Amino acid sequence: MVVREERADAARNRTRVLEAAEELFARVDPASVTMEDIARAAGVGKGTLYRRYPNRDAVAVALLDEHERRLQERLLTGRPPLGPGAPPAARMRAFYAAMADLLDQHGHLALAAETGAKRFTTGAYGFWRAHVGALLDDAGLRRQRGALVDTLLAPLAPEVYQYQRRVLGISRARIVAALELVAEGVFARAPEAVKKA
Amino acid sequence: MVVREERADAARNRTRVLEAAEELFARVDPASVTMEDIARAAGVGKGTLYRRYPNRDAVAVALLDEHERRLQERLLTGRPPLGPGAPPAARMRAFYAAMADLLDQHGHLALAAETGAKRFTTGAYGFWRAHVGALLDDAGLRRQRGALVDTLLAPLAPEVYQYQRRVLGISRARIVAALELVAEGVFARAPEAVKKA
DNA sequence: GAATAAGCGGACGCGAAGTCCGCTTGCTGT
DNA sequence: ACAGCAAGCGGACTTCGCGTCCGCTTATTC
Repeated sequence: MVVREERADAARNRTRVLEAAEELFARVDPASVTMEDIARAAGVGKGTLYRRYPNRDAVAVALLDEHERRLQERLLTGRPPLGPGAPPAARMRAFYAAMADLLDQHGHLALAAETGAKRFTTGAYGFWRAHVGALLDDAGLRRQRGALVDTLLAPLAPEVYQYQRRVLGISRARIVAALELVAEGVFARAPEAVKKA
Repeated sequence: MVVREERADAARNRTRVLEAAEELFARVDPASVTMEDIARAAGVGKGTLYRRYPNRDAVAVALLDEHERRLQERLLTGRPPLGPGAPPAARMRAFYAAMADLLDQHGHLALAAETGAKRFTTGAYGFWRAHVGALLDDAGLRRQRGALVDTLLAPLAPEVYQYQRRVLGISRARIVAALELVAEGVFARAPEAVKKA
C-alpha cells in the first residue's frame, strides 16, 4: 500500500497513553498533571508521548473530542428540541442542558483542555458559537448577535461550572434551571420570535 | 514608636515594584510575565520581590485592588443607578456597564490576576457575588439565586471580555448592550419586581 | 557613632518543558 | 525465512521559572 498505516506498536502506545491519561485526569487535579506523569503512567518514554501530543492540553482535547463530536452530531441532525425543528428558545434550553451533561461527565477533561483563554482556540468553541448564533438568528435577535453569543456561552466555561458544582455544591439540575432562566429571558426579548411558523 | 513603620528603602522598593509591574503587564502579554521579569524591571532582587508578593498574581492583585475598591464603594454608597435607590434591573445594568469599564481600563491586570479558576478565590469575586445576589433578592428572584449569580457573572471573566474586544473586535458599547439585554431578560422574569416601590 | 534588626539580593536546588539522537522493532520485498 | 529500512521509541540533556536560603547592607534608634 502506498499510504502507510500506523505501526502496531504505535497504535498500542496510542491507546496506552489515552487510557492512562483519562485515568490520571479523573483521579488527580487535572491542572497538576504533567507530561512526565502521563508518560510514566502509560509506560512509554517522553519522546514517544511528545511525538503525538505537543502538550498536556492536546492529550485532553483528544479525549474530549469524541464526546464533543457526538453532541455536535445531535445538534445538527438529532431530534428536537436539541436538533432542528423546535423553536430557538427551546433549542437553546436543550443545548444548555446537554452541555451541562457534558461538563458533569467529562469535567475533568474539560478542565485539562479548555481552561482560561485556551477555551476559545482549542476544541469546539467555534462550533458552539456558530450554533448559538444560528439560534439567535432564528429568533430574530440580530442586534447584539456578535457579543451575545459569547455572553451566553460564558457560563459554560469549565471552571465556572466546576466552581458551582464542587465548591458551592449546587446540583446539576439547579445550574441548568438557572441557565434556562437566562435563555428564556433573552429569547423572550426577540421582536418576532413567533413569526417562525 | 511601638509599631514600626515601613523602612524608607522598603517603601521605595514597593513603589518601584508596583510601577514596574504595571508597566510590564500593560506592555507585554500578562500571562508571560515572570517574577524575575518584574524584579529585573524594578531593579530589585528576587528575594526582595518575594518578601512582599508570593507570586505574580499577588502583584497584579495589589495593582487591581485599588480600582476594584473604588467600584465597590460606588456600589455601596454611590448614586443610583449604580448605588442604592434604583430598581434592581437598572442597578444590574449599571453594574455591567461599570465592570466593562473596569475591564477595558485594567484588563491587562485582570488577565494577570484573575484568569481561570483563580478568579473565584483571588480578588473581589465574593463581593460581586454578594452584590448581584442582593439585586436578585430585591427583584424577588429567589428561585435560582445561588446558581444564577455565577451565571450572570460569567461573561465578566477577563478572558471572555478580552476575547470579545481583542480577538473578535467588538466594541465596549456592543458588549455592554449584550450584557444589558441579558440583565433585562432575567430581571423581567421577576414575579413581583414592581412590588418594590 | 555603635548596636540592632529589618530589609536586601543573588546563588542555588528543584521540577517540568521540550529536544535530540542512538537504538529497537515492525513491516516489506525477495 | 531473512535482510534492509525507516518509523517509532525512550531517556539523557538543556533550558527556564519557581521559590528558598542566608550572608551582607543599611535605615533607625539611643
